[in-house]
Amino acid sequence: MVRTRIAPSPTGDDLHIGNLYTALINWAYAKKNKGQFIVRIEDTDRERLVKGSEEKILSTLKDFGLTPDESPGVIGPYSPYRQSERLEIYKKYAEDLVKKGVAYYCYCSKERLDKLRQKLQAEKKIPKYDKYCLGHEACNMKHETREKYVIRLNVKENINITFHDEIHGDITFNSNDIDDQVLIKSDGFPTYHLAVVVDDYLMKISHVIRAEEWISSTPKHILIYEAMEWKKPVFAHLPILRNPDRSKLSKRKNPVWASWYLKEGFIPEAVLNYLSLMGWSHPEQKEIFSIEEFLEVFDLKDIQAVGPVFDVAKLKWLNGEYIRKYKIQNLKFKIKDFFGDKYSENLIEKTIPLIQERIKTLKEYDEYCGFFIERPNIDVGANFNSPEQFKTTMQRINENIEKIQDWKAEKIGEVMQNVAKDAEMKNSEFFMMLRVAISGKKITPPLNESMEILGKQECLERIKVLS
RNA sequence: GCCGCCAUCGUCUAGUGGCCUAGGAUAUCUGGUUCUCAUCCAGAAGACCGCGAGUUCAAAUCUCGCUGGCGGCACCA
Repeated sequence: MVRTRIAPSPTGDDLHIGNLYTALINWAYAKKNKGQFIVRIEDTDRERLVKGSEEKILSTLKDFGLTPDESPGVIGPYSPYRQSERLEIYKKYAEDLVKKGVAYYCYCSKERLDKLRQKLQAEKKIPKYDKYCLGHEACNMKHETREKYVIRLNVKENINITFHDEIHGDITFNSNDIDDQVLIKSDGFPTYHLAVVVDDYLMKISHVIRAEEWISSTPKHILIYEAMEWKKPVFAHLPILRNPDRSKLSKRKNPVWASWYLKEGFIPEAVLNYLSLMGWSHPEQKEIFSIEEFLEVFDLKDIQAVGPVFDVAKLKWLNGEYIRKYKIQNLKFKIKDFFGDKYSENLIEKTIPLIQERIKTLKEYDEYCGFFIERPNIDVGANFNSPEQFKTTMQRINENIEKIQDWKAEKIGEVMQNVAKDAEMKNSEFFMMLRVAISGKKITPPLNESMEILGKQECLERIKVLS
């Protein structure tokens, strides 16, 4: 049985786009293999905890359609799915480790640790704990009377730890480079390293698919698995999404919160489609495909280990492709949902044929169609060289619009063409004046159709004030 | 500094020893369609396959070294 998971920590405003990527792959791998996808909240860092973060992460995940089979708030066979509610479990396993001699109590103060680290760094040695409390009788004898202590992993010297990674192949570390990692902090909370192993084991996670930044802590986890005599999961470390300068994708250089993309009018399916193209490509080189198709052809082993740059320009193109593909009714509801009550369903439906191939994000609908519901303020002088010519043109237009009985785009176009001809103006010049008069903008949907939708009366009023 | 991962057009990638004088997509530029902007169509430019050795009749593809980029090195995850 395939069981995958993401384990976000609620220390940010929202789900990070990199986590969304990890979630997508985990979700896809589980679904592809008829398994389960689990969300576990790793809230063991009490200091960095952000209020509301967990709810936001869960709701964003839902917005993208990556619904977990088990998660906080959903009763599952391995609840609770929030680590802060599982403290007793970790403690018990940590103490087991101590009994087995794989871990030990440590009473060292922060000051001593800091000093030690500084000293080792000055000597250009690896900054790691010196096992002062291991076998130090003064420490061990008094354990029951001590209040503050941590439990550390006892890493043996100079052994090679090798594990297989589905994406990277075999990776080997030497234990000399691994610190005696803290397992239980002095506040009684476990560290990530202990909690992740215990929970993945208890929750029967079969595949640990996470970001590449975890590679160097994997040997620590391997050590715990081996000490516990637990079966290890399959590991796969996904490439890290990059900023254009190739550093790890960060909020200083890129929008990283997944919901930001939604707010900007990107469509969840398009974002997921784009994300699936990070480090992976469709066997037939397709760029656009449904999530169902992705599930069919996707395989973990085909993911490349190279860190790809997250390119918003290409995402935008893909999003535009999705928008163009929609049936009018579907797109109507997307736009309606996006803007709430701002635009009527009726107006949206009428304008979609005009803008469907022009907008690349839902948000851009506003730029094209705002003038339908709001009269423009026009600075004639700023837009045209000759305000006099503009004014006389408006007068001509006004007279001719009055005469139109059959208010249809085709008819409007016909009449306006004639006006342009009579005024001896170039079409481009004439229509630009009309365009600005009607919309206040130089870039708009097709004019005749827009005028039809706007209605004769409204058009007349907009022209009149300028003539 | 130490450890690890990675290395093909600006970007995402195809390529697993001969089909490669390296293919696609995007971005860019040019032209066509057009009342604007898009769409669409046609075309251009863009990668000495990071560098250097080696293996081989043959290497983008295998091996080694170098360089570079990235990640990790906390009582954070």
